[in-house]
Amino acid sequence: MEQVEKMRHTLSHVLAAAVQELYPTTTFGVGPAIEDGFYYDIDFGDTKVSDADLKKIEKKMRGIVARKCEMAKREVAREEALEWAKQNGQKYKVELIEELPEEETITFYDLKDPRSGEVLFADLCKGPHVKDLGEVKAFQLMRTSGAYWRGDEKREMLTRIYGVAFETEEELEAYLARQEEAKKRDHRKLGKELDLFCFSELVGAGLPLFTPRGTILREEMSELSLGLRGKAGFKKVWTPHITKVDLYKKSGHYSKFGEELFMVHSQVNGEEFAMKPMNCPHHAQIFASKPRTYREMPVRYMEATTDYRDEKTGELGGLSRVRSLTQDDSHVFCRKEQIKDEIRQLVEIVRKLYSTVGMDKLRARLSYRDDSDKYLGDPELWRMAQEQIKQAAMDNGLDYFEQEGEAAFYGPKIDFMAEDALGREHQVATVQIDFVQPERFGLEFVNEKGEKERPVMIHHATLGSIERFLSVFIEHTGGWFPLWCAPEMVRVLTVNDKTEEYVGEVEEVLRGVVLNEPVQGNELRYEIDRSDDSLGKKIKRATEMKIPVVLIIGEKDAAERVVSVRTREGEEKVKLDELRGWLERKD
RNA sequence: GCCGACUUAGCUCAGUGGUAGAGCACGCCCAUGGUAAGGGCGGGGUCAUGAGUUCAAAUCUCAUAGUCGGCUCCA
Repeated sequence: MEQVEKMRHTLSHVLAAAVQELYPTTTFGVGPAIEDGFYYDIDFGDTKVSDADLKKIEKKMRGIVARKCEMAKREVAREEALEWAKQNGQKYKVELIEELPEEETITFYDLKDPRSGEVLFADLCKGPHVKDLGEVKAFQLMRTSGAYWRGDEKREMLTRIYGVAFETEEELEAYLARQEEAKKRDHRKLGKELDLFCFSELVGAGLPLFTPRGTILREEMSELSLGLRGKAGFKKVWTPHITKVDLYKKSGHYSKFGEELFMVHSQVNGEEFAMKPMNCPHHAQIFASKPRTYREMPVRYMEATTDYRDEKTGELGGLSRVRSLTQDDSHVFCRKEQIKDEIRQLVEIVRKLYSTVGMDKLRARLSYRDDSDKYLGDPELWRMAQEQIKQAAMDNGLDYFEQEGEAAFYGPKIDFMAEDALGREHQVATVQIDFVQPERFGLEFVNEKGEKERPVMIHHATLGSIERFLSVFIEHTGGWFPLWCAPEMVRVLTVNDKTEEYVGEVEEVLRGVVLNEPVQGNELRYEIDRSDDSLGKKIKRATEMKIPVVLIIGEKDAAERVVSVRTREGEEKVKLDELRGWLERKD
């Protein structure tokens, strides 16, 4: 274990020691080191502990660190350990000790003051730790939160105290600066500032409303995704937003996700409908609508459509997790032998899209099943599908890692994780192999021998959910969108009202601009700010709105037949005759 | 859903039991102004909603809704 991890782990003991001193009646859960820091889960009983209390806990911790306490390891017999835990009312520790395998040596770590010999905190722990607190460097408590004991929502809710720790003050400062930067780029903040989307209490939590600007952004993304898939042979389909629940009973979704369905009740005949939470069963019904031959395989459908999921309220947040989510969803119905080529094609689409939006760093998570019973279908088919996914990952040179227990209930997945400008990874696109739904819906086609054959379904979403994608994209760009998808690509600022005729000529040029990449036939979206505010103020406003190209027109420009072009890179004069070409080349 | 915090003008936020504030934005007027805020005047709030305590509530209590940080979940 690395030194910094040991230090973080030791700090969780220091945290516990401080808490024990300040709140003597607490019960302790577990306190591990995590990325960037540490936490301890603590049961404070009826005492409420919140972020406001962190200061005094941290102060106490610093006091303990200053005493240069040592971390003394000792082996303890099982009975003795149990006795200690029971006597101290540490029920969580009792549970942990009881679950330790018989053969395991039980160790404790004592946080001990070397001068007085006083033990500040003794804890069941297998270590390792730093030798003494002289090795503890930069740390800070960050926040409190609730956390279920053992991650089980049916068990007690403990209070988790999070801290961060680094080997140098500089690293800690850098970490805090990164947090600040992330806060500035928060898509919820930018969504408001750039006038992209909003929420209304009257509409409801997790139901975003998109403004004209935000709608442009959504649709550019959707068009990009549809365009790429269209070129790859996907046909656009349309499906209704409500359906009889029978569809999901048959597909297998109902038993797993029934609770999260929004129900719609017919007042005419009492029939129960559900808002659709996903689209695969619908697409399967289109495939099943007529006899199919091997000659038309693979059949590829795509749709950008909104699904509705009744997520638990506490899980909602900005655009990252909503109750109305739009998927750029597609389904391939193909033969087993075609899986390989289809996946290759989908991987290309994913790569193309993410390089277009400036997120080239992609990792693939191969999401397999585990041995729990939450999966449907023949385990042998699962094994085959997982093998194919791994083969596809290798064949396509994906930077991949494997993870059990992450599969969908109907099949394994390749989940793509994109890295953003701050180095954070976000799950975005997905490719999933499904033998279950074709079986459950009895899908088939006639093969060369005139026999019925069962197709395989490949689920794919390139953006994933457009809302979640936008949350990632907004934070990745910090709101500085590339020209092609910027809601307002160009803003013209007038210096005064004496150049109206020339502004008209400039506008004529802007109207003629056609941007061809990456979305076909895009017209230039521009606004003209003729308000009688000062030029400085207009520039400030345009900059705050993160307009990629700002054209400034005053009497000097008119006289020279140029425009002053201001972008993030700097400012230049462009001749009116060359403006169209300049804009069409700009990305 | 669970734990904790929060909700005051369009936005960002002051305001700890005694008649609701600032900056920006908005409107009007003046200024025709050249690279991130020109000047003046003005309008705007059932202090999230509902109930309670109190002579008196933005302020204290409870409930509801919403937001945020986590936990759990994520087809």
